Amino acid sequence: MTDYAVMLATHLAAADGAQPARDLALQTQIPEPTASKVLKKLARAGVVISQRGAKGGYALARRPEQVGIHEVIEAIEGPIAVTECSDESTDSFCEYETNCGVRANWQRINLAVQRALSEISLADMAFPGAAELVSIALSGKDAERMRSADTQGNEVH
Amino acid sequence: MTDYAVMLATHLAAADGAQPARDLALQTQIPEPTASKVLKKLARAGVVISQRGAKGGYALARRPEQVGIHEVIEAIEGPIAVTECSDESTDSFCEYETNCGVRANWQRINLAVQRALSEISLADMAFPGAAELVSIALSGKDAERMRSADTQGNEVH
DNA sequence: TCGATATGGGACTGAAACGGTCCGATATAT
DNA sequence: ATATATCGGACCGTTTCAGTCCCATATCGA
Repeated sequence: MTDYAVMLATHLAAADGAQPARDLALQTQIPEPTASKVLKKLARAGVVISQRGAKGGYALARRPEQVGIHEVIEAIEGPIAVTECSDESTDSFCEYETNCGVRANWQRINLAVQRALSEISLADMAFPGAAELVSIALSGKDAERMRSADTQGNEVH
Repeated sequence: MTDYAVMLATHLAAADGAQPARDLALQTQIPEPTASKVLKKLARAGVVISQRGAKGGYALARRPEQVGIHEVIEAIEGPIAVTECSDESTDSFCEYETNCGVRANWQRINLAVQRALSEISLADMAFPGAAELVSIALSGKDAERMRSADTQGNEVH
């Protein structure tokens, strides 16, 4: 799952050199075959590089601060964009009724999510202490409470 | 699916008063029972209010600009947060190895996504013309190209 | 050169979730 | 009070997804 990918990538970011899939699986307590599968996808997406053979393993393709979280997520789930209404053929109903601009707005939603995700790199995940980022004090646990404060203008970045 | 919810909510935002599920289904070309199902979830989540009986139907619970997209999405998919590693029991491995702060960082990811989604209201979806929002010219179709431009500081909202 | 080790790709299985359909309960209008 | 039209929840087929296993390939060390 995507969670696994983030965990593995984070551990990989904290590690020095290449790490075998087995070690990473142990560290993250992820079932070994599943971890391997996830790492393969990450490798195919270019997030990590693989070294086959003895003393092989996986290593981050770039420096941790150069790898955005969205890359990890997209490596697993494919493109983050979820356009459904835009099919060039079924947009007929969009015209006669309140010419809903869902298509362009979906794009905007996806873009907003992508931008939010791009703000966070693997370095931020692996070394949270070095975060010069968000000033929002994540005091407790409920992110629900946060939702009521989203009208304020504090920016993430 | 979530797309349906967004469409229905958007059409509802553009409509005046309460709309029967059947009419909304016709307008959006969504199978009627499915549309009804989606509307039920939206009603339970408090996004829309339901009026039973003859001449009943669904209406937006608040004004379109007061309803964030994330509410619609969460109404269908449940909480947007996806914390998996935080189980109070399995966080042992997080300590001995590079005390990974995945938990807090996942919260930050979720928060970032929520904030990004909160920036967009149903009013923005229903009346895209009134958008004083993004200056990004969504020229074509590929949101892929956009990803390379996310380092710029232009804000959504 | 040979063997040990570790990734890569694919096929297979089981389960959870999704889309979709149905009928019962309830409220409104006549 | 009755009829009508709606919401509400339970049910089912299908599909996707997480997870597992096997074999081919590539590299390092003896």
